[in-house]
Amino acid sequence: MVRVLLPDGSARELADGATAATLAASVGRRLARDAVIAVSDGVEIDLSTPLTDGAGVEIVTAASERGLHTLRHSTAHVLAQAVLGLYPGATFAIGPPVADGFYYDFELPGGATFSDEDLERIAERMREIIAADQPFVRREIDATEALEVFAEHPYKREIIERVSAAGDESADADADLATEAPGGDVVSCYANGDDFVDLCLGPHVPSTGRLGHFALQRVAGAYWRGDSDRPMLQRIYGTAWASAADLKAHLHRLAEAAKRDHRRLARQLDLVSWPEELGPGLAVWHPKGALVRHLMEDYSRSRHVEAGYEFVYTPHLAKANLWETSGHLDFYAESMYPPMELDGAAYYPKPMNCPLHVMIYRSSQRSYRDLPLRLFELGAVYRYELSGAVHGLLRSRGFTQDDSHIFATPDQVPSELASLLDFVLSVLRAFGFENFQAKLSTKPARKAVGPDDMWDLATEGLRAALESAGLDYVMDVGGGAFYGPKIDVDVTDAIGRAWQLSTLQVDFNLPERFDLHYTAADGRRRRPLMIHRALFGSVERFFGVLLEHYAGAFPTWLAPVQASVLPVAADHADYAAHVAGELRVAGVRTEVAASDEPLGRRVRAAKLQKVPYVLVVGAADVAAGTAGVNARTGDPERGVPLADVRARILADAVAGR
RNA sequence: GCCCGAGUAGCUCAGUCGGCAGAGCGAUUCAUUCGUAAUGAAUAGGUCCGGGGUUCGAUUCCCCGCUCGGGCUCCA
Repeated sequence: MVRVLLPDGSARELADGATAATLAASVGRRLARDAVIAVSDGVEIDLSTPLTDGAGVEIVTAASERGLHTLRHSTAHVLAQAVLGLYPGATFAIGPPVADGFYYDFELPGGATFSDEDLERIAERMREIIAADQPFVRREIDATEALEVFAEHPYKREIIERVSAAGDESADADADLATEAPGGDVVSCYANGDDFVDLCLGPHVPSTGRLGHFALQRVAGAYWRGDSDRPMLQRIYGTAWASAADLKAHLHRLAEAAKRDHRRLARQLDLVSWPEELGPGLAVWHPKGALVRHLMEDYSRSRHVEAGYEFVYTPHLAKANLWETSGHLDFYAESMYPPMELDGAAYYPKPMNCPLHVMIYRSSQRSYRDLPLRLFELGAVYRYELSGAVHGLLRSRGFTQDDSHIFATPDQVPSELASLLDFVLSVLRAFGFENFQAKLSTKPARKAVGPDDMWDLATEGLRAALESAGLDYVMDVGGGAFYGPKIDVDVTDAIGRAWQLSTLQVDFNLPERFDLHYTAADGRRRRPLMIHRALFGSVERFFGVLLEHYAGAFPTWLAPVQASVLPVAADHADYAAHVAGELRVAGVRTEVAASDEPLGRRVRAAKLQKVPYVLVVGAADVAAGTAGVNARTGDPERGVPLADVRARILADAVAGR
């Protein structure tokens, strides 16, 4: 007899040898049908696993995240089975579930690659495997035997060797391998069909027949173990869902997200374009885009003034000497544009503003009374991004940082960090972002300067700031800049995507390299610390993120055109001009759409341009001094007095921020 | 930089198994004067990304390059 506890607190007794599947069946037919895996005392198990007496057991269906995860993981196995069956000599690496789907990495003989036609063929074979309803059979074998089983598969052998050498700690150290093997001398495998076995931690769905609502999406190159020094594998991405309806809904969401693409919206709304003549990652700003950008920058400036920043300007170029002293030529050279040689000196376009701000600090003697000194610049920087990384406004080779450098005494750093983080979040909220996720990045393993105790001190200061702000954060071990640890703030946009925007970095390196000091209260010379802080991150990128966040419908205070006045017929043109004039005097950005086209068409055009207020004026309005108001949200209204129209738009224009 | 894919009118995209280049939207002109998401007609608009090759003939096939998209790496 086996006794298990169910999530509702009840207990259930089953015959000896009962499996999770037995349990599901005893609870109900429907659960037995929908069950994917089970969780026993917190550990995921196959349905075929015998239950342990006294365990707390939960049956998992594909309705839960955990169940879907399993479904995707199992689908990845079927993908691998199909590929290995169709392409003799192919080998496989890892194939984990990821958000909304899964991937699997392969290597084809002779460095061959997959094409889109291959994907169709592979999907076809996958459907055959699924139709055959092959059971997933788990087997645990020792590492030596596993090396024989996977004799033809070097990447699998590498995984087995790594996990058996590293023991149980490997699961933490190699998160990407965690779905493959648990560590230790015994590894688990899952076989399905006669000829397919994969190294895998499991668990899996009971049989391939449980799968089916999947789509193979694309093929991409991916470096083995994410390392650009290792071979590039062929990665196939797919998505998988519990039902055909879920799959369809997901594909629909992807299509909707594509409609928000800032590159598409920028063209449709006449904001920004990327002339091929200029080169990759280089945009031109049209009048409406430039206006929105101007409004963003103006708002940023006014907030910075309030917060005690001082504004500076620095040139786009500086001599090699500066970048040698700063360490950029040692640690950052591959991202820098090549120098221009002039008068026997090499001038580099700046990839960062910091060394130039240091020059301002160093221009005079500093006292502790001057600190913290907060310098701010909208500084254009140029970075040589890899051509494959460039992406519209979100990743470009020339961009403008809203960059500030705070020079502070070591004592001031903790409180300065805390107030900086508050300031950053407050400004982000003003632009309509509500959800934040922070990341605390520590010392990089390879390229880093400065002693460990300084890194520890600075990292703790950042951690304290996060905790005092009450912000959720994750650790990114080794993700820091070469000169110090950092906090990056991600915002979540209207459709749930995360964007990295703000960054807060402690720097003990530049003050050292440039030999900065200040006179302390006791008259001694001390070394200040620097804090690097970008809020938008990049003005261009922030604009792109805002554009996608709002799907082009900027809040009224940022909308390039806030009101469009539409005379019903030519007779009302003078009145329309009068209304527009009144609004403009009041500070509302207003256009008039003349009556050559039918009214409905002009309304549609204004709506497509996401104008917040469409104002329709006809004979009744001329007589009464009113306008029809068709706001972006809500139903059209008639006969609103002009003074009310103006007041409403003005109120809306300040409400958002 | 690496892997896969794409580049045809201002935009979105058809098309040509190698033989005079197509649509819708947009633009322009004319007519229409209309009360809330597409009025009608006409006209203009193309180095089919660039360069080379194969061919009687290349937008189409081949090679090289450029740009863009999706990934990897990197990152604001």
